Amino acid sequence: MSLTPKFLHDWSLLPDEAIRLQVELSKKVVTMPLSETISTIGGVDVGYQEGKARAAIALLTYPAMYLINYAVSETPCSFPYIPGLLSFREAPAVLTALEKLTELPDVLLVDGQGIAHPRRLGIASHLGVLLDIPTIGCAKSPLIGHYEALGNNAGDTAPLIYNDEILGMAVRSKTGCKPVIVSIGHRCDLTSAVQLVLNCCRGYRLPEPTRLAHTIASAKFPKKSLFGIG
DNA sequence: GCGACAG
DNA sequence: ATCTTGTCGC
Repeated sequence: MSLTPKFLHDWSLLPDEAIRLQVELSKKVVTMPLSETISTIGGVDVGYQEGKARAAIALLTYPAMYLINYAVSETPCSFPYIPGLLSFREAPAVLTALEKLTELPDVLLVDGQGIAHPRRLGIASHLGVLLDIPTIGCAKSPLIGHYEALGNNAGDTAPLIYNDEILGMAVRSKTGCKPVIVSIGHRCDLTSAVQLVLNCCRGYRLPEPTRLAHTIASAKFPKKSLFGIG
């Protein structure tokens, strides 16, 4: 399908220009409860091979977590990895992959930060604002902020604090494992975001959407038959 | 100036 | 992220 972004902008920017754009787009992030009628969710992740970025979108049913379909897109790495500017390196490939889907999922679960970001616009928020769809950030470690010790059981949480502000939640997605960092991407609130992430967990540290997207993005030969699709 | 720093 | 074997722990 052809995407119809609510906002369009160049991706080949200089770091300082990218930062200014983030400040502007962050003003468009909307906080609201997540819809109660979610039936599909898309996991987003990007892997690298030989100087190329491969974005993968895993489309699953919610809350069953059944893999329906997936799409991948490879693009040369143009922008370097700079903490705080990840979206300028990965988002272009993600958007191209999303275009290959027949329809957009009800919500996107992105491997990376939402508003738990220096300018409150991590890749999850960036994608959400551009497409104007609900998105949630679920990173494997924080970019900014800290959290106090939390319970060791799956489901335990601790707020991610940055200058007396709650930017996200450290969530124990699996007993005994390092917590994941959940934050608002766009059109959702922290409570519903955390709840949805936990509902997507199936015995692994990463929730199914992101876990499968990662497997697909880093597979040497992404073949649908290998994932029971097609 | 020094340390931290999503993927 | 990626390069990589064995190994510790639940």
